Amino acid sequence: METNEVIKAFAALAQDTRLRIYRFLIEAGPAGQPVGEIGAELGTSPATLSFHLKELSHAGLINARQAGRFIYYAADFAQMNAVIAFLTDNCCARDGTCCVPVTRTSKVRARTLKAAR
Amino acid sequence: METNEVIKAFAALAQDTRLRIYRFLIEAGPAGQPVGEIGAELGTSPATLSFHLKELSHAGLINARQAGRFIYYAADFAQMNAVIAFLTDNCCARDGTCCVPVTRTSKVRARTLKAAR
DNA sequence: ATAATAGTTCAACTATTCTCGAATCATGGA
DNA sequence: TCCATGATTCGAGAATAGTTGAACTATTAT
Repeated sequence: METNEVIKAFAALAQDTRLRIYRFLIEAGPAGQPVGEIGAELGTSPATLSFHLKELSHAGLINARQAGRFIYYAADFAQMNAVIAFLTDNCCARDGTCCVPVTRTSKVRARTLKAAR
Repeated sequence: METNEVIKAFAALAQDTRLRIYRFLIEAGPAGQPVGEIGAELGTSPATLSFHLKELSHAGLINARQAGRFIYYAADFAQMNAVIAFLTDNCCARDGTCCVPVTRTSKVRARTLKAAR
């Protein structure tokens, strides 16, 4: 992943309204939510909402899908994980110390096991 | 973790110079690096460097430790993982789909195994 | 004490970001 | 076709962020 892409992603998430949109869509899952629903949840004006959706979209963090009059936005989970990987890559490369804590690890494991069932 | 704290963290990472500082410190491990070394690595002016270190520090992503004339900055790995957890928490809560991909999972596993040896 | 080295703070300027009302585009129903 | 609804674009204003030179503080060496 390119540095520029990562910066765009972080910039997109470094804003209250957008972070709330993103978390809402993370919760919503791959099916996503239409713009109207997101606006109802956050209480922002349509113009502002559209602006932020474009930002998130441009950062690759969410994707749009048209369905009739509605446009559904959904989180791009692959992109989220790519951003996380960019941070943790080369972690402690010099002294070989591991910096992923137990809590995170066990969480991922629990999810993996659950998904495998 | 508070939303405001997360926003500060993302804002801190959404900037080329700071992202480079942070990745350099992630690589450097818990021992950290003195300001001069960071400056030599990045080629930024002292004032600019100081400004960005303060930002990262204020976001809780790095910590300072004085040693004689030198000030060593080191990444705060707990904070990094808290930020990541904030993103992935409640992931797909509505439909139960797992969104952590195989690549990330296996990476964490490999590290855990390595650390356990 | 004096000088040198390591970092920080300050002030000023430029550039970017956020927000909102009004206008516009696009889709579906009467 | 005409209208209502869902969403985006545009323009302008206020606020915030990034960079730099110069001055400043703190620690060590001579």
